[in-house]
Amino acid sequence: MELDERKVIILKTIIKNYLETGEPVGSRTISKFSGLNLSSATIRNEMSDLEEMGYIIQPHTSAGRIPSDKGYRFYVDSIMQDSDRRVNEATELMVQRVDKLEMMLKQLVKLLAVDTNYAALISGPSLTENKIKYLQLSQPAEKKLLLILVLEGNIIKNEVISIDEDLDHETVLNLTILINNYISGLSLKDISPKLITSIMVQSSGHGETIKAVIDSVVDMIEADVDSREIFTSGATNIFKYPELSDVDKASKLISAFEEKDSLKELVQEVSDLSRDENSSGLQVYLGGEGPIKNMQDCSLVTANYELGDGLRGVIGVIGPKRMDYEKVLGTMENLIKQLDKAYKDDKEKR
Amino acid sequence: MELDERKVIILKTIIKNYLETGEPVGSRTISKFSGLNLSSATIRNEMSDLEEMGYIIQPHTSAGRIPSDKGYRFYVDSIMQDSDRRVNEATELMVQRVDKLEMMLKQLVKLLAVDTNYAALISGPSLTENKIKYLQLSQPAEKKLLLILVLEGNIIKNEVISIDEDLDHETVLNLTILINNYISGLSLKDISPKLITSIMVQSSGHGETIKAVIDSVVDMIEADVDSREIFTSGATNIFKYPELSDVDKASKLISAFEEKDSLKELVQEVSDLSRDENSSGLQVYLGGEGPIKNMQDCSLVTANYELGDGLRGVIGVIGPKRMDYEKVLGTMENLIKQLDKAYKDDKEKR
DNA sequence: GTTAGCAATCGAGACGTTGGAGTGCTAACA
DNA sequence: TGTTAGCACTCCAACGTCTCGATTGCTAAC
Repeated sequence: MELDERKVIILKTIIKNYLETGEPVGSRTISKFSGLNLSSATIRNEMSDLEEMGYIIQPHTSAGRIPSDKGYRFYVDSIMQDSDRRVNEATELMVQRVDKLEMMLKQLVKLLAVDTNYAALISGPSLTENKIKYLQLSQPAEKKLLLILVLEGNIIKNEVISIDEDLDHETVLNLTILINNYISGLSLKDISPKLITSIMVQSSGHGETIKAVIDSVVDMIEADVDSREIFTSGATNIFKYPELSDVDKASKLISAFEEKDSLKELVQEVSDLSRDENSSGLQVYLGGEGPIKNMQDCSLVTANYELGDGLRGVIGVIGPKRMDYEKVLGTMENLIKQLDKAYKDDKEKR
Repeated sequence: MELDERKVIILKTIIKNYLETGEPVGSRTISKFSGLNLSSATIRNEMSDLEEMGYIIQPHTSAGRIPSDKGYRFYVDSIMQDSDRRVNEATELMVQRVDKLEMMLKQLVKLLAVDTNYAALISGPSLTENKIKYLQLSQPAEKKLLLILVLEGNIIKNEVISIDEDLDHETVLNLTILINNYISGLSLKDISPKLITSIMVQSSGHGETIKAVIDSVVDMIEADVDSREIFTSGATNIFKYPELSDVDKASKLISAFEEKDSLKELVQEVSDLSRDENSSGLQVYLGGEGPIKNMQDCSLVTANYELGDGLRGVIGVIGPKRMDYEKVLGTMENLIKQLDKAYKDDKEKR
């Protein structure tokens, strides 16, 4: 059997209606709202076909139809192709650069949650490809060394490490200069064991300390890959959707949002998947697919953001499978665009 | 009427039983479990008295009794006086110093949540009374200044600020030395406008920059007072208790745990209240009282922790009003003691 | 002061009934 | 051949009724 134009209209009407109401849709409803001038009986025949083809499901004999996963997928793909996604002008997002990155991410994710009424998450940018600007050392206590690492984009990381020797002020300064001579301008992949050895050679006896410092630098950058900070907002929005409000599902979802570990995996998986993807980077994962295989009734919409300077991260919305994909996709696209713009403007201004 | 010994036993038995089961307790249950050899009829008479005195309540005519707020308060106060609170040796808490403060706090709060089966929170230590070790300045970009503030206890804060002039490397160094000469060893309250002026005078033309830097230092320390970081764990534990699991209450509580703003207020209020309190600092707030006036069915147990070096913060557990106070109080006391010990040992070792 | 016994009360859960929404099928119609 | 009206059938959700068990307060006896 073939999915002709009329069937497509009916299918889309069913899904749209279901997304709005959350209730199974009957033939009379379609007959009234599809715009096709057909009686409910005719619609029934078509629906029967659509069911046979696997796009819709009947929860029980005397109920209307709801979309199957295949139906959802069809719907989502079809709106992803509509490039004229209505960009929500009304909710003009107030994206403005905030100096503190953390603040900015928190603000963004809150915005997204409030705007969509779903749960939102954002990952801190990945630093692996980011270049080191410089490193500063100082000694806050005996046998301790404080490392301040400044990366491109003015990302700052710090860590206190323990070392085996006591250094005087001047030695610390010299070591700082030595190390910076080698590593500033490099990114993670440029720091090879060979490089480390050649710095150590020049360290006039402080080899162990140098090694500890560089290892720690690598750690700080690397740690950010698998422990990238994740900010969330609006987890309690899921209570607005009855199909997720039962204790079991809600509890799972919310603890995922509290203990961010599983979200980290999710972000990791998403950024792996979307590495070589379409331009906008927008992706929709339906419950059970890929990164959210253990959240049967949820969907995840993700996008990649970029804050000038090559700082890239992932932003996402989790909601019920019957979420308003059009709105979410529109909002996210808008957000990404405005972020991009804000950072471009900023760059030109500088 | 007077609260004689027998009434006390009966009251405590009622409350203990209710804490365990969450169901109203009837006279027969008490007759069996109180250890007093009395028939249910006698108990009924006593219960009638206790109700008249306001310690217990009857939800409806044909149900057992549940504790009133007055009853809870009596019970909690009485176990707070029992100094022989069973210290839960079995769950020997694995408190060990972790270098990174943040990690350590996260670990602690998780421990507490898992151990008690309630929702737990911990505030980062307050820095207002903490002394400044030193300040480091550097220039990550034109007209930007990176401030690294190292406080007693090796707490590190950083911030990038914008300034109006371009400085060369040497000037930055000189300013750093100048500022440190004045402020290292001081705590927040020692930084007066007068002090700032006298530094500015010596700054040979960089007065504005100095002012911006010091303001920012004050900000960094102060920001920590009202935006002290708060870590939480086990928010979803509340789903284990039916009286909090309805959508409304759960949603309120969980969003408080997600958007930490209201928790910050709570911590603030608790540390104000407990400033001049008994030694252990353990406090129990029943739903509706003080800091949790808008959480009718919850209770909050708090304590003050100290990590050597005068870093003080608040740790707390939120659960249903019918929480196992004995266990929670025991666990928290134990935790505080072990923290104390771990840091003392560490200090001696140094 | 304590206890046994009894009627009264009330909520939780089981059960049955009803009504509405929806379907599939058939037969008639264009 | 595609569309439509009509009808019997199905099923869930909502509602009301009923019963059962837990518990109480009261009274009278110990």
